[in-house]
Amino acid sequence: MKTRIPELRKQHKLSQEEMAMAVGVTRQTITSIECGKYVASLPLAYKIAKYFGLTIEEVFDFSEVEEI
Amino acid sequence: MKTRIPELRKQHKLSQEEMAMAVGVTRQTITSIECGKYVASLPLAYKIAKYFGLTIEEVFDFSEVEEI
DNA sequence: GAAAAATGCAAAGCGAACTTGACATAAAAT
DNA sequence: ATTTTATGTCAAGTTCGCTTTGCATTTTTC
Repeated sequence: MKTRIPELRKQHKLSQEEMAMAVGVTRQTITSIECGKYVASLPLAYKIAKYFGLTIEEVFDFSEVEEI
Repeated sequence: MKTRIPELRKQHKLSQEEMAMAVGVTRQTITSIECGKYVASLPLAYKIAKYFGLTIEEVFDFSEVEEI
């Protein structure tokens, strides 16, 4: 799943490690999410969005989630 | 995690099974999420919110997610 | 150009999300 | 009252989110 995380991190001049600590996961988790290796859990998605003062929908790209 | 799913289902007069099929999971998944047995994945949370024309934040209660 | 910081990637392990199938009870309909 | 529909729950299995550790490569800084 695509996300705006790399873009938002760069805007805020944050490394993956700083951000990972801020939201309570390891750096590898952030790397894996940024590289599309897997999709964040709902609570983590919330923490990341909140960290940037955005909504989940503003950070994560759901355009490829099967439409109902 | 608390959700407004039971309330929204009742407003729309939907059974767990109808809703489960609509969002592409089994009835047990909806039951388990409603009963707090586990937390929906991010894509499923999105599908459920979209199904009711709401945002994820409007359907799921993040008040107990550890604040940053 | 060398040192330091940041990122990518791999493997093994644990617990969580979801499935299938099946049973029990509760609520609604006729 | 009996049938049907809706909900809760249990167990076993698969896949996925996340961790830990560790190494390789890229980017930054001095």
